[in-house]
This record gives sequence, structure tokens and C-alpha cells, in this order.
Amino acid sequence: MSLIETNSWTGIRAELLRRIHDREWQPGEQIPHEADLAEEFGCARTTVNRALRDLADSGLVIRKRKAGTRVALNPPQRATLTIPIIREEVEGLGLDYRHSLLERDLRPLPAVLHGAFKVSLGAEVLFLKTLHFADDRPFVYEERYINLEAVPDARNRAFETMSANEWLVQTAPYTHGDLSLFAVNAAEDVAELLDTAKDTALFAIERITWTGVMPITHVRLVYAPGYRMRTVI
Amino acid sequence: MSLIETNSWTGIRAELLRRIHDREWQPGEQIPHEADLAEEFGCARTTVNRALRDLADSGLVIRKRKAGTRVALNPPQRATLTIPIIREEVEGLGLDYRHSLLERDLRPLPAVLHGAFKVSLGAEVLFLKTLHFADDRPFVYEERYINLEAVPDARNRAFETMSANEWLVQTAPYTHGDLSLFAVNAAEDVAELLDTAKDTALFAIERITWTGVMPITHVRLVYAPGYRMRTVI
DNA sequence: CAGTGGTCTAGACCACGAG
DNA sequence: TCGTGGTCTAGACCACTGC
Repeated sequence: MSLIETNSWTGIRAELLRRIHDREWQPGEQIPHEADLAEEFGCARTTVNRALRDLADSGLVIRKRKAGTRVALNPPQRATLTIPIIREEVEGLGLDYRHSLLERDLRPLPAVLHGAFKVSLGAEVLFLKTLHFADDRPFVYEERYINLEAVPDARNRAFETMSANEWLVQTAPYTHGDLSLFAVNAAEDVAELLDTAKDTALFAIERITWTGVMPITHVRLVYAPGYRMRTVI
Repeated sequence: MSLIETNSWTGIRAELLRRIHDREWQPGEQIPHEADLAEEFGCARTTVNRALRDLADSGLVIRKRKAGTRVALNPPQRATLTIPIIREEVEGLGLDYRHSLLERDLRPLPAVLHGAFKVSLGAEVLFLKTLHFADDRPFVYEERYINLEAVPDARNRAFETMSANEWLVQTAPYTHGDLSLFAVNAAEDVAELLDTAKDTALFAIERITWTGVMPITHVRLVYAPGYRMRTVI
């Protein structure tokens, strides 16, 4: 029975974590109720609740009403990726940022996107190709479709001073989105833009965002060779 | 001045979100204090705090003592990746899981890892190569180093019935780790194992975990072609 | 049905940090 | 220095869900 110094919820979380790490509470085992823990620690139940809620958020314990709280059997690794706008990512590396708009036109939505990106039949979308630079070296190649029904103002913007990446974040907040991360072999044109050899493995992100049921934009970012997306867990 | 129905913190969060989306509160603008909002919504300050804390966690507002709460200028996209153990990932796809241990030996730690993975000088680590299958098709190729000083029991385990991936999660809980996601061209041996052509772009994850200052394991997972890691934002 | 977590309240004190 | 968010308390009611 180890006493802990503080009644802070972080202190209590630390003690609960210790018991899980030290196997005082086995995986799968039910741990005491909030009320019991509150009594043991000499604090309010709210405080224990806060600590347990945090552990549940990180996947270490599973909480269910009536069934109580159990130590997770196979705690999944949860990692939070922070994906900043590209200018901030580059500047965060201490490099100079600039971007170059390679292509901009109106066109019908490609057939492959019709499933996920529901625009009106026959509507045209704004298509943009942009190359982002860090210290004059290519950093990311971007291909983007913008739904003009969701963001009509985009029709009249050149996107030469401010990139679409940044403009949309500030102009068209989304309610939700899909994100997928994958690897792709550099096609000939992409290889040339990113100053690398054809077929080089490149890290890529695809993202669709919506406001409500209205799709806003579909974007595919292909990073220069060697890029790693990092986070701590 | 729209009234909201409930005093639930999620209801209040929804209303705050609406004001941000609808630009009633401009990006960068300071929003009312918790106390004012609590009065406006007719609820306790705690409840407003919970809603605002949630918005801050998702990056939409920036909170600072004394300075108040501001709408974020360039809300970064935060995505939570859940990385399950491979068996559960495969079974979650409705496929049969099995794995095959290709190699297992003791060796000194490779020089390139000495920076991040601090084991005693000259200590041997356990090296494992594993191929994970989904319905008899290769799914992930895994290369792993295990610090025997952190997990001595690993020395005597064959890792043939239970993969190291799964065993370590259950046996050696970590306190923190580094995760990086990247793309890699398939080397000849990896290409053969994953049943694909040399130089195919493959999605890969590298991960180091520690308990305290003691490194536990370094693992590199290379997924079969076409793999996408998805999440919602 | 009844036990457990989820949440709300009203009030209080405290720590940080901008001005 | 002092306004603001961060947290803790003691108590209460509620919602879900396993038994």
C-alpha cells in the first residue's frame, strides 16, 4: 500500500500507471471502483475519475458502466499525429518556405473520386497542382480538388501568394475528414518535380474533408524522398 | 444569441464549435471567459471548462492562463492513429492470421541504432525476423531488436506460437516511445518475402519503446504493397 | 434491478504568466 | 500584480448495462 504525495489527478494517474506496469493489477483484471480508490487516496471521486478517464483515453484501461474498469489485455498503441500546414512545417524546420502553382483549371471530377467525394452530377471542380519548397528544394508535391459548391470563393483566387493548403484551413473549416497514409512509387513527372529518380518510394497522404455532408476538398500530398512523419507515443 | 437545449458539456462544445465554424468568433480572436460563458449557458464553470478543454485538445482553440482563450489561427490537423497488434489488425479485416519466425539470434546492436537505443556497451540483443500473414498472403515483414537487459525472459522464448509483437505488448509495458512512418523501396529479400517486385514502394513503421530510460525494443514493420493506414479526423 | 461510471453543480483555492 | 484557466471537493442525479 504505497501512499502518494499529492491529490492531483496526474499524481493519481501516475500511481495507477505504476500498478499496471508493476502488474499489481493484471491485464484483464478488474480494478477497484472509483469510490474505493477515492477513499484510498483520500480525494474526491471526481479526481479519480479524471485520472481513469485519461488512462481510458490512451487505451490502457477499458471502462464500462456496471462492469467496472479493467486493465486492457492488448493495449493498442495510440499515437497522435499533428499535421500542420506545409508552410509551418517547413518553417518549423528552420527553412525558408515558398510554393509554386504548376497548374490550375476547372474540370469534371475524376471518376475514381466519385465514390468518396460526392459533388453534383456534372459539376466542375477546381484542380490544382502545387509544388512546395523548403530552402528552394522541393519538399511536397500536392494535387488537390476543391468542391466549388462548398467554397465558391475559390473560383476567383489565384492561390499564388497564399497556397490552397493554407487558404482552405483558414477559410473553410471542416467538421470531419478521412486521412490515409501510404507509400507510392514516384511516377516520371512526380520524380522530376521532386528531383529524384523514377520509382523512388515516396511517403504520401490523402485527405478528404467535409463540412457536414458537403465535401470540401480532396488532396494528395507526396513528400520528397527520405521524409518521415514522426510522433511520440 | 442562440440558446442551446442541454447543459451537457458536449452540447456546449457543439455550440462553441458552431460559433467558430460560422465565424462568429474569428480566428485569432479572444473568446469570452469561462465564467461569462457559464453564465450565458446557465451552467457551472466546470462544464464550460470541460468543453473548452476538449476543443483545446483537438487544437481548435489555444488556452493560456491570464491571456484567455483564442480561436486557433491555423488549426493543425490532429489525427489519432490506433496501431493494434498485427494479429488483431489482420483478424479485424476478417482474415486468418499466422506468422512465421524467419530468423532468431543474439548479436551486438547494429551501430546505426546506438544513438537512439542505449544498451550497455558490448551487450548482445535478441534479433528477430518475422513474417506475418493474412490468409496465407504475406502482410507485414518485421525486423526487431529486443534489449535483453530490459526483458531477460525473451532470451528463452522461441516466439513461434506467440509473436514477439504480441508477447512484448503483454509482457513489457512501455512508458513512452518514438514512432516514425515512412516509405521504403523493397530490397530484394524483402520483395521476395512480401511476394512483390524489387523496388516496390512499401509503407513502413519504425518504433522504439522504453520503460523509463531503459530501451525495450526497436522494431521496423514493412507492410505489403497497397497497405494504407487510415484514420478519421 | 441495481451497481458502476458519466456528468453536473456551486464553491474554493491555486499557478501561471501577461501586462 | 492580478486576471484567467486549472484543478479539487462533496454531493447529487442520471444512463447504461450486466446480472
